[in-house]
Amino acid sequence: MMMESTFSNSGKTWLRRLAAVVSLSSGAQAAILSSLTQTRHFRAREHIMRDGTRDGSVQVLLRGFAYRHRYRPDGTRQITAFLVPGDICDFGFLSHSAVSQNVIALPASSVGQLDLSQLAGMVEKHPEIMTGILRCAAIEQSTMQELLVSVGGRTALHRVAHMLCEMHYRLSKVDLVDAEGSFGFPLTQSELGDALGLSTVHINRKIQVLRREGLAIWRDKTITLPDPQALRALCSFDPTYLRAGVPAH
Amino acid sequence: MMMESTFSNSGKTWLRRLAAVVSLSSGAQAAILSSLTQTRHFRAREHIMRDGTRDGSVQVLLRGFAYRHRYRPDGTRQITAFLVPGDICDFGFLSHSAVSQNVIALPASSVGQLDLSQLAGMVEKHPEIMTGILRCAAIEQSTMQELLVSVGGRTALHRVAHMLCEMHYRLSKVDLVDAEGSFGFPLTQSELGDALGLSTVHINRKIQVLRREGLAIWRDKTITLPDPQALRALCSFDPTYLRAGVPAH
DNA sequence: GCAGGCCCTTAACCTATGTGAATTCCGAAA
DNA sequence: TTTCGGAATTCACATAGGTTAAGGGCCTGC
Repeated sequence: MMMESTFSNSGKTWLRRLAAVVSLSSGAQAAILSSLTQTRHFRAREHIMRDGTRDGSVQVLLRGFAYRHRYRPDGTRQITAFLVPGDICDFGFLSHSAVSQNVIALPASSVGQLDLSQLAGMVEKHPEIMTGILRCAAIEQSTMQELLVSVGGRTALHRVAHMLCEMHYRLSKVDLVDAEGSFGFPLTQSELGDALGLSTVHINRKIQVLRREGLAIWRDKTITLPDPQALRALCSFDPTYLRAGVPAH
Repeated sequence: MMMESTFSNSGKTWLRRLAAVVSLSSGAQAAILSSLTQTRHFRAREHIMRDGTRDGSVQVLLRGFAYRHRYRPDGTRQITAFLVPGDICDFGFLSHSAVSQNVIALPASSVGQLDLSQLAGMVEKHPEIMTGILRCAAIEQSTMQELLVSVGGRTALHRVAHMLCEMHYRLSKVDLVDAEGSFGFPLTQSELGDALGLSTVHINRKIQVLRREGLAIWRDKTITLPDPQALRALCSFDPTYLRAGVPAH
């Protein structure tokens, strides 16, 4: 993990996220833009955050891709969330409690950092910022709930399709989906299985089905959805849960 | 649903919960005790909160038992959380966003209510109260994660056992487990299945196993764990996740 | 250029869990 | 007391998905 103090303009990534969930005064926008004074860089598969650590700052994923997971006593694990640029790595700072999960960078990733004292100052001047952060937390929660809904009762095919739709949706919101409907998806099939509660082999089987149907192509860490609407229809994907009741504005 | 304005002393239930996660000044304690000015009563199976509603107040379950759930497009549903006295019904108020799930009372239940403006006043005078609420939210999140861990990869027997251990633990913290290790558990086997991602029939099979092994007896809406330690050992139950990194104090 | 290792893919086989349906149990309503 | 309906239980059977194993592609280090 490397560290730098560049005054990067990557604050834009976070600003875009917050602006999407709450109205921000221009002062608040400026504060957010210049808030992530430190940036940490992680190599592929490196821990961004470790179970049991106390989280003394806000960490925002700026570039790359990451996931959270928790181990089972038998050594297997459950991935509980995927993080895309703009996402906060862990909300433990809200309650000054320890993080109870691991956060892992998937490809090389960058994480912006913000001290809690700094945050307190920003929030005092611009209370909307806290509302935005809390809304991000609510969306996170809602996303995890939907994963539970998937794992608890959708068929394997629907689980996979639903997750692809979700990633497509989330990544499109941060301009990471190109015109052909392709986006980088640096996961391994086994990792996707760890998220969806399916074995690697079975993930593969269902990916083949989607490929044969012309609904999804996964090659070279890249996924292409030739017909997103058809894929959404297949699994009844409804992105409402990703907005968590936050009105458009 | 009935309503009253009694100045009930049920604030104690909430105080106990908050005191368990954060240090409270005596002023804060007094404020909490007298905060839940309105109490609503629900009959069995009545909605406490409905999907899509905007949540204009804090709702604390004071008596009874409840659960949250979300429907699947095919009409089945996933129960995402069980609520015991002291739990906040929905944390949507934190971000002024709509609740995205249904909350249902199981047996007759009482819910204390607190306006957001009131809350704001309390928090301004006693900021620990907000910390406590946020810690409750973190514990909730952690509990849901653990459910995902169960559903995503534990065997049916372990899922059932783990949930019984969790309820035993949580209910014991609010003095709802008696000396013999019995506690009220007003669920139907089918409802437990909706939470654990298992069919009614299979829940029943595993309950039989636990009964035969002398690890759990479920009769008349009451569960008895004759040997909680043995049950915990069976499923490697570790209540750490229910404390969400909050240090004992 | 070669060896090792990870990942994807496929196949054969197995089992945990679902489904459908019948039976019993039990509490609440009449 | 009788009736009724939901819940628990049990059985027979069906299947989605897991497991194990093997081969191939590809990258990386040597």
